Amino acid sequence: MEAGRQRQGRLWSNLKEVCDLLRIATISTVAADELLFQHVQFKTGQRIHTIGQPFDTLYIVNSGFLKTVLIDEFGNEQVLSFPMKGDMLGVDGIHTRHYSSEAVALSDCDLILLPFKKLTALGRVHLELENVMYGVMSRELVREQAMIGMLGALSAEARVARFLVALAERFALMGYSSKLFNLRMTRHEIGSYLGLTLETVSRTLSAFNEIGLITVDQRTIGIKDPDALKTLRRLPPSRSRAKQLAAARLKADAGAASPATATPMLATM
Amino acid sequence: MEAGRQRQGRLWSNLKEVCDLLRIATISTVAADELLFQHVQFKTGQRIHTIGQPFDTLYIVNSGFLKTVLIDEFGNEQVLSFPMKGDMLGVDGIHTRHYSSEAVALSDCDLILLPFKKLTALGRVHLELENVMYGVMSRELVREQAMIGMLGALSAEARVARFLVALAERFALMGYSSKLFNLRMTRHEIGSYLGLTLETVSRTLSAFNEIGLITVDQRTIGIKDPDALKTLRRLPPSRSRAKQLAAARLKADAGAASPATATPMLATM
DNA sequence: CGGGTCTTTGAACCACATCAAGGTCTGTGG
DNA sequence: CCACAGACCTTGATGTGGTTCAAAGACCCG
Repeated sequence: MEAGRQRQGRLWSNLKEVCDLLRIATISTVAADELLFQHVQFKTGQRIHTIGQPFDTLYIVNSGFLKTVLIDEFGNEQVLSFPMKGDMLGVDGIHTRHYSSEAVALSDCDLILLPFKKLTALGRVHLELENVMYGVMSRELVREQAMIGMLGALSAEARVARFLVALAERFALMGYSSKLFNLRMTRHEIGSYLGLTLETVSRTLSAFNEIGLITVDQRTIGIKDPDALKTLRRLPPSRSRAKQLAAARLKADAGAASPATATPMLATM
Repeated sequence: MEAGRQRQGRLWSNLKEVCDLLRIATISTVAADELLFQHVQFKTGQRIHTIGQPFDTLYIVNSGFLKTVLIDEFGNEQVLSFPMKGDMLGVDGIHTRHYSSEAVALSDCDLILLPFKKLTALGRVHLELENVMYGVMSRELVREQAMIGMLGALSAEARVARFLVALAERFALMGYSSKLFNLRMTRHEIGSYLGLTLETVSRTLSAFNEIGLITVDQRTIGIKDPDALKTLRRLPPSRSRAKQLAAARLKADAGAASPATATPMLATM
């Protein structure tokens, strides 16, 4: 079931397996096993990397659950993500060459090591690697943008609802049940992730339970009405600003830029 | 002053100029002007790209101010960022090959086009380009992480304070005054960006003004006490969880993973 | 079993949103 | 040049969603 082969008593994966794991299209057929990536195991509670630590490797989650956190000046954790199978870790370290977040295993984990030096060196030989990296980083960026939108605009209930839906979809992707699963994180961690307190998370779950949207038994969640959860929205839909928006657009697009050769896509919507 | 040269009545920039603009180290000395990137101008209010539009080019801001937004099902805008000189636009489109956000010019702008196809093709010739891209994308990711941390953990005052400080620092980087500058965005846009209402933004600015931290006159902001702004925090620093944190760490690191050849950095902090 | 961590639920509070009204600036056309 | 419209900003009054504080039940692991 698990990708990889034994060598020196360790698991290793080839490029194809890595790309499959990342759910990113592999364009080419690289001669399979001449380049292999090492696996490493971490136990629950262990830290994969810490803030400020010199960056030199990226990680891909092969199995297990983790959290990444920021830590403020008082030692308070801010959860940024809950990486699981197929997610990449450590990308935030590329820019400054120091990790800017901390990654902690929430369960026993199997990670694939991608030494960054090796990876860039490989770029010269296997050009499609470049696109794989762009794709993964872009995906992560989009995810974070959605997160910002959620934190900036949604009510507590909507956040919890979407969190559950997103989790369910991830579990489905991994081949697990999307109707019944166990949370690997505490209410406190969920709250931190969603910008809420643990009490609010707990109360919201209880409320969903009472309405019949889900069942809750400690960390076991049953999804009863995924559609209702998906469409749960912020309380006041904010009276329509559509009219003035449309007007502003027409006005703005009236005068137009006209580039020389290739006219850039000035969307008229 | 502005980078670039005329050709066909248009501005073009070479790779070195692009890297300088991005504030990313250029490793190598590429024969300068054999590869050039075209500039395009946009007027205030114009959209550079819209959500869902097919992705094919990245943009670098050479001058001017913009906003990027997400738009929800009711047409409400959620501001994601305020790109300015040296920032890259459109990275969110790489993953799905469709832009996932909308970019709008808040002032007249001069942007440099980076057709993505051309860029990846270039990667084969100019390998350092790869690292430039990784660096820029990683930087953007870190910025968004900080944003998530801010939205998840800080009070309204702290958010506004940090917003002003960040703006001041950006202006300083661009060679403008960091003590006195004009906001290019409305209170509504700031509020959306910070997850607040325009009224709260307005009130908070007024409050800072009264305390003497800043001066406010419509969109003209004077920074009086940058240090106070920088250290303004959320109201209850949340009673120290440092003790249990430390304990948990010791416990977690007790058992350790031991990879085969290269031992991965298991930080003991 | 017993201590620690996690979770639930209640009651009170308050930071921020909402609703509302008036003021300011800008561009436009008479 | 002035008047007017529309967008933006400020400030006050009021309401409430979510936090804070508190206490007790459930689970886990040695």
